[in-house]
Amino acid sequence: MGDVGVAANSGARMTEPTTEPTVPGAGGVHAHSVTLADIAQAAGISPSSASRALSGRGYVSAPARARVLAAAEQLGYVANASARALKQRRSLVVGVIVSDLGNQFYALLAAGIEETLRDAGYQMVLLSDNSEGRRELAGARAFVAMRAAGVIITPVGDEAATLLARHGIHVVEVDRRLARVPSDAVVLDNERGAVKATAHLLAQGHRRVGLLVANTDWTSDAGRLRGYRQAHEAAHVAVDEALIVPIGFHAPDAEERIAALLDLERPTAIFAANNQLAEHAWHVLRRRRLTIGGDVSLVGFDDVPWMAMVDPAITVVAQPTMEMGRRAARLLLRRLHDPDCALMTERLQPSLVVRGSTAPPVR
Amino acid sequence: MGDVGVAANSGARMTEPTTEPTVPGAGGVHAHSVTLADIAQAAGISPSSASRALSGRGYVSAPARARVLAAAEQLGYVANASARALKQRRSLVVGVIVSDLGNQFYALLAAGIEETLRDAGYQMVLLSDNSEGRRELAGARAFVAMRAAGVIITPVGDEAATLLARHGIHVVEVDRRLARVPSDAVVLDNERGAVKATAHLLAQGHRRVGLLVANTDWTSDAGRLRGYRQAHEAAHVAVDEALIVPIGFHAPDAEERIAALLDLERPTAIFAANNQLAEHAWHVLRRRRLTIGGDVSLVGFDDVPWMAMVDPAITVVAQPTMEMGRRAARLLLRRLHDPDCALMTERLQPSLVVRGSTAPPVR
DNA sequence: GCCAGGTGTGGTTACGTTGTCACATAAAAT
DNA sequence: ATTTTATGTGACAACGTAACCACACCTGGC
Repeated sequence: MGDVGVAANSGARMTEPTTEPTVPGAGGVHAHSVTLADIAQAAGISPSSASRALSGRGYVSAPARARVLAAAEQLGYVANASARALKQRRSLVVGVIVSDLGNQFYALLAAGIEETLRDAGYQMVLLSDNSEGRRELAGARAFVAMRAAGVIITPVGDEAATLLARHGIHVVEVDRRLARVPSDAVVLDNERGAVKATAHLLAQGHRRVGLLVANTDWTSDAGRLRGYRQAHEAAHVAVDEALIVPIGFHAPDAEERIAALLDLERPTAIFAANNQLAEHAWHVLRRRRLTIGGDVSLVGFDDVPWMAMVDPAITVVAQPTMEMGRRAARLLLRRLHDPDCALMTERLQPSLVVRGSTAPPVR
Repeated sequence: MGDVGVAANSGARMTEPTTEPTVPGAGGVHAHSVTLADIAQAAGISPSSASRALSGRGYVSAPARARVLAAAEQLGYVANASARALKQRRSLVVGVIVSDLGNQFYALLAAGIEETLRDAGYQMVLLSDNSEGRRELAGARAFVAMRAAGVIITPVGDEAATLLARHGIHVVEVDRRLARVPSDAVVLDNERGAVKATAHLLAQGHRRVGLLVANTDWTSDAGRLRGYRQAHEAAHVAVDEALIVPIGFHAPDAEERIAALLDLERPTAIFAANNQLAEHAWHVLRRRRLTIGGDVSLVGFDDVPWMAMVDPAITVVAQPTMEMGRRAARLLLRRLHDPDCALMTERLQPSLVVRGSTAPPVR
């Protein structure tokens, strides 16, 4: 608190003597952690009975239970989860792998999952795989090692799910489906979302709509591409393939590719099929001093806060991100409760939020 | 993949028969998971030797080791982390508790922590406590149960750290310090950041600078408040206490309180001491049709993407959020490696990013 | 009076792993 | 030839918990 000593430049570190008080009350640090046998002894009863008293399974007399609970409280007993998991052959941890925790989409997904799991008494072990199959697989292996009750994943490849399935660990896929083994899933109706966005632009009179889409083989991006085509077909507008720009995850040349689209293909509107690409497109348009919703209309996918705050605000296909996380967790909990229940895929509907970034093309 | 059946309204779910192929290759699901004894038997050797072969500790002949590795590969053996943790009395999980995973600040913190821990072979168990001491304590208890190697926490109260310390679990605090037990920490020089922001406004001629600050007893907010006062003192400007508005975390009336500040106290500038409050302030100013950087200047704390994208862009005290997460993890790893090393507090320096939202007051 | 069934208790075992120890054998030094 | 040292190996115990079993004591019903 009363610390001064302003450190040097940015990121400077400093050591502090920290003469803080040692732990108050309580009788110091335990050499060995308190075990069931300890409280059994303190309560004058066998470990077996103490176990029953604490778990509530089996018979224990009221006074004995009271003594055990008192002793546990007194000694600060907390059951060893490793021992319990080993003995019961089941753990209360659920593994979660997302692509990029720094992206708000995945962070919200994780938040929804965590909230639901916590309420059900499970813990979330969270990994971020940076969309690398190698890391995803390493994560899956770690979850096998900890005999996770289940795993929720925004998949990058199919090996992780296969590995997990082989070890009898239930998998729920979110946002996209890649597994080649049976698994539950929560996805968005991407095709429908893309239809809404594209049809909206076509209805406004746009005839050259650029599509920025991730260059993955994921069902999410494939669906958005399908929707883009489908809307064109429905409107009897031919798709110029040159307007479709696949851009890799974290591609360094993303903005150049977008600039090239503007230079060479002159779209009057752009549909950016994820929040990253929308951000890139926005920056490129700004830098070019092209008016958004004037020179070029822009539609994003996945409503993140800045889209409603910029001027003009961005028309967007909104998805219930956190709810998708919650549902994925619920789907997993359901399967843990009844391993043989029918496989289920929840497909949520996105909604088009029309804002100022879309308007009929200028002539 | 080839799924149709567009569901009803938003959030409709549907069941799918899912006639996907069963797990390819591999010989079906194991009834019981493969154990060390299994591969020892397959390799024609004792479990003891198999353990040595896999761990690399102790003597094993080259051919024996090869047989063991082959058998492990063949049977898909993955060591049971619970059993290992139980025997070795140490686990490779690190508990992390943040206030709100939905807030980009905490998400980035978690991302930095996870990245560093993963590279060091540890797993992150992540909890979001919604700034509730009760949940924080419950989380700490869970981490004690799993005998976590350490815990990194953006603290809400001091009980969690005390509990963890009592069980010999190392704690690293991030963003703010609340623990009453010795612990390492990574914090920002909040006072300095607030001085920079406030001095910037005062230098532009503002004399009535409103301060929006969280109403916590956290060192982070206290530091920002101190910096606000200190800058005034240095500029020989008296602080009007009515301009200081403490607003609770997730307070429903946040925007009304801000509106009241504008109505009653007429500040010419506002310093919003966290990203949430900056967002609220921005919305209120917009709704009032007050020009930002004209009628009212605005400075935020914690640079999140929208601040650079709105027009005018928001002047902000930027902090190296992800780096703070990385450093916290490194601090913990350092202590795990050497439990007796000196306590350390890293204090990082924020930087003022001047943008269009601040300008001299109109006369 | 007996047996049936509910109630209460503690001993024993097993979960899967690793560390310790005892014991071999082979190679090198006395 | 005998001690030392290095190399291999497997039996055994233990980590902390919970399931299972055996046993004891009650109560009430015939």
